[in-house]
Amino acid sequence: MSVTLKEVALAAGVSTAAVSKVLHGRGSSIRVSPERARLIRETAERLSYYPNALARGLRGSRTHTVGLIFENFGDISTGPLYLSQLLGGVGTKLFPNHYRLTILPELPHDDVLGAIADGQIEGVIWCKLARDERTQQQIRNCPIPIVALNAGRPEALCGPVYVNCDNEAGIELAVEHLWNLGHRKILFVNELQEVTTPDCILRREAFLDSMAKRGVDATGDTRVWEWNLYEFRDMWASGEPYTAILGWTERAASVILERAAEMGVRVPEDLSVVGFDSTPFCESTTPKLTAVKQPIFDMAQHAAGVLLELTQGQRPANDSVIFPCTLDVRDSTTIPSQR
Amino acid sequence: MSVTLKEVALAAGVSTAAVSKVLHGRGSSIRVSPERARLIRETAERLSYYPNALARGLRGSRTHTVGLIFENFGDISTGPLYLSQLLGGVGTKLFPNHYRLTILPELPHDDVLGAIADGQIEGVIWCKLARDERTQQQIRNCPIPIVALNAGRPEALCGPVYVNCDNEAGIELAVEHLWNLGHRKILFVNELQEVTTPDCILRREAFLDSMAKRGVDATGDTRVWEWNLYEFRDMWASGEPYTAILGWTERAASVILERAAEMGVRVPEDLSVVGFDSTPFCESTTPKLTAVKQPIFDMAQHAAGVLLELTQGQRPANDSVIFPCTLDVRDSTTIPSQR
DNA sequence: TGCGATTGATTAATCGTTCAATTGAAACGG
DNA sequence: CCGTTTCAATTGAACGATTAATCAATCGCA
Repeated sequence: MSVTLKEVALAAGVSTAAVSKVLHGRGSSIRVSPERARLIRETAERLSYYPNALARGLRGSRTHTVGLIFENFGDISTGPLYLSQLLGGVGTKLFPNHYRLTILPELPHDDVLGAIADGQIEGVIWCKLARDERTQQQIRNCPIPIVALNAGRPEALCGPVYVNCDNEAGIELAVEHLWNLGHRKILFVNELQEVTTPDCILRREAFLDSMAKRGVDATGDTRVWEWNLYEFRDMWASGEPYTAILGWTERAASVILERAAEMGVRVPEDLSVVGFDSTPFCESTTPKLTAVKQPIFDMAQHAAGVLLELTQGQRPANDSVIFPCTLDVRDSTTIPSQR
Repeated sequence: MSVTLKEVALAAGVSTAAVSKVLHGRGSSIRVSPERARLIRETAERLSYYPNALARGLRGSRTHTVGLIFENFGDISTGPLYLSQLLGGVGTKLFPNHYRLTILPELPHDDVLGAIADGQIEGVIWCKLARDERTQQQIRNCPIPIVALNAGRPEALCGPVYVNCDNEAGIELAVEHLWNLGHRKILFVNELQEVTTPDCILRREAFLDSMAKRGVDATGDTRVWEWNLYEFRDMWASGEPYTAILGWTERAASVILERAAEMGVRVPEDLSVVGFDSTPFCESTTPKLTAVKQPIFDMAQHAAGVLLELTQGQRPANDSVIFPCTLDVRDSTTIPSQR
């Protein structure tokens, strides 16, 4: 089907080694006469020869590809802007360096290493990398470098390079904002189902710490939320005097806005709401959502840069990096009122 | 570094052929006794062996990877929601079939074929595929199937399968909407610089046709817009009696909104604005943007499905598919007023 | 018993490159 | 004139898998 090196060599009447050297040889050891080199180049052009990356990769050179693991990739609810900013950041680093990005399909946990270690990718950016023992096991056996993005606190284990935002400081900003407005009874809303995503665990703990710092034991004030109207209605109807809700993502917070609207609960008059990961989407909610902002574009760009260094065999200058968060105050928060 | 088939064979005391057959053999020709098979499987597990995809691909089996060409990938201004919906659609088709998606870096036009034909990908989804002679040449030489997405009208050439929305009908919807409101002098805004993107050309022509159908020669009423304030100011100040602007993308229209705001031009009172490609972003502009909607998620999903069929060597049931458009009327259009 | 068919397993060629080792010839120095 | 160096070019062994071809042993059956 495709034209091979051998065919070019045959057509030009030279050895395959000569063709290989001329077309891809490292500068130093080119032992081919100029006229021969020209002939080879012309023949390759004429036959429209393109080198087979699989063969080159197999022989030991690079594949110029890095992988991306991103759970629930197709699920727009993850936050489409989060994803495109992440991809944009990764891309601006990879593409100018002639690297491609492969998005790995979601796999049963046992098969992940098989997909990573199959020789196709030189390294992997692993988003929301879990901390369970089985995953840790796989990471230890992984033959290529891993950069963990948005995967909790770095010091919990050695191995991958971690890139994240300062979740604790971000949550503290949100709590401080609410506290200063006068809120004392605040509900923290986790992800759906079990709480297993590292950043969700981290933000939850940070919330408890921030409240404890202010003398409040908020242990009972976190919820695994099922995103349905009944949960919200029960919570609201039970008369628990929450005046503010802090969602672990922008999406979590925006669903709360929807539920509140359905229940006729006014935001921010009756209830203040804060999200995490401020994107332009927060501008389009009603009311506009106050949210913590993490610099995901920069984080992703940095992660890609570190990964490239690692694939070159360099130890990166600084191991793991934590980016600062800021708070974008919009219209979903105000001083609490008595119900 | 990684464990190879050979090492597994050695450790188990069998031939490499036996290992290969047991671990990956097609159901029919497995000629290995059960106890041996078990031994082999156990050994592979114990040594944590993972097959090398490069070697397998080289030998002739599939790479289970398809490529995506998307110009200006890192440029968020392309419309981040357009991109994530596209990726979501492609992903939902590919991933359940255990295919991966590789995003190819932007390349000088001459090198594109080299990247496509290097054996790493089985097929490619080429967004905004250009129609110039050089690109056509490359396509003819391409050894793997191509599906063109958002790349103009199918019948212009044979070869790739085309997936697109009905640009003409979409533009007609927009023009009809404006016309019915009473607008007669409408400006169409193309992309930056030269007009080369196939869909932009198509939409421009559709605009001229829709106007001509209503007895208006709009030949002079299209602009290559440089997105700067001066252009808009000049247009506005020159007293050209445009009462409505139709942008070739959602982004083009939203920039017009920004310029209008900077100039103190009121939308929609002084000027009606319509965009193409209605996304949730259109909800966050001020005022909310009226726009034509193309079902990009479905289009992308279909494109991926067709590509998978093509890589299996099947001729897809229907060659090229055109998806219908709808119009999302929001707050940026109203009846024209006299200035 | 003898012969073909079947089963279980191995050998070796192959995919398209790269590159260390090798060859052959020309140039050079004494 | 011969041994050594330099240069140009080739040979052939990997890389890690797949698989057609081959082989040896066993089985079935007339």
